[in-house]
Amino acid sequence: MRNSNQRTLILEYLHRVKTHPTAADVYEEVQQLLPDISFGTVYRNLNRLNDEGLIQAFKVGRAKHFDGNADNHYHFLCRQCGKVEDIEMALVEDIIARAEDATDHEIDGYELFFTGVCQDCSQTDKGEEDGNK
Amino acid sequence: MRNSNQRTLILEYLHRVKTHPTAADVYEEVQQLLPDISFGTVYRNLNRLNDEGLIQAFKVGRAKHFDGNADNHYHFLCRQCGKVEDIEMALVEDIIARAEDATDHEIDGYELFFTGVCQDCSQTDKGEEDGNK
DNA sequence: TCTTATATAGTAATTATTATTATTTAATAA
DNA sequence: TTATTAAATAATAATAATTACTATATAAGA
Repeated sequence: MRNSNQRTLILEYLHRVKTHPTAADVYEEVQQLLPDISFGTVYRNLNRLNDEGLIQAFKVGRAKHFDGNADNHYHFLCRQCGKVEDIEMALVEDIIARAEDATDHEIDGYELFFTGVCQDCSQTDKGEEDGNK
Repeated sequence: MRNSNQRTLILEYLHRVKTHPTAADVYEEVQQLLPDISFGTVYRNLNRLNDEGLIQAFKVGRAKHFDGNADNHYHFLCRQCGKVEDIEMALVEDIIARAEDATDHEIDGYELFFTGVCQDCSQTDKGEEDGNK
């Protein structure tokens, strides 16, 4: 993998933020620094970085989201607003070993996604209910 | 939700198979029984059934896949051939409670996806290595 | 500095999914 | 059993996300 300014800026952006941007988000942001970067370049690099294990990717709703933190960690998805957040909790012990015991496949990773309603959304809901009283 | 022959056949198909078909797979299959069902109907019903909690849905690669088993269970995705399989193992205990302790959000579900190389693919790989000796 | 394989910008094409609309149908009540 | 009507359908158009293509530019080693 040869270096390019484009790829460097994309990776730096992902390292800088704690959100989980889509390709469109990354494009929009990096475009500020490099006005004539193209969408294809963003996609190509995101996929490349993911293949090389330097970042993570996952699908939510329609679009793929990217995470600059390549270490295994868990995510939370708000069913209401669609927001994705990291969950800072201890990894479940031995979970890969347990799964391997249950199958004949070679398992080397996993992805854990929690779903629910985030605090912002549940507060908004409460506020609206009160307002209707 | 009103009954329709289309929806019944879609749900029956999902209950019949242990695979995790995409909307296109479902369309192809149900079309055998109901030649002029339309793609839109398949999508609408799959999303509807998912909203009602009668089936599950998840994204893999580009497409959404559907699972006629609505009970929580874990999946395995082969990185090589893309196959998705159920993993029959005990659910991790208290995992939602543990996640809730780590955040301020209301968590009510989760999705656990294991990744690796399935037995078929790893055997094929081995076979090719031997052949190259 | 020269060479060359790799990356890029710009654009077109593809794929999965959703929206629209006129028509049909399931389920309820007369 | 038939009439009514809200919901579902087929057919089609539209959209959104992603990938493919190609001529040009560039990083990195000889």
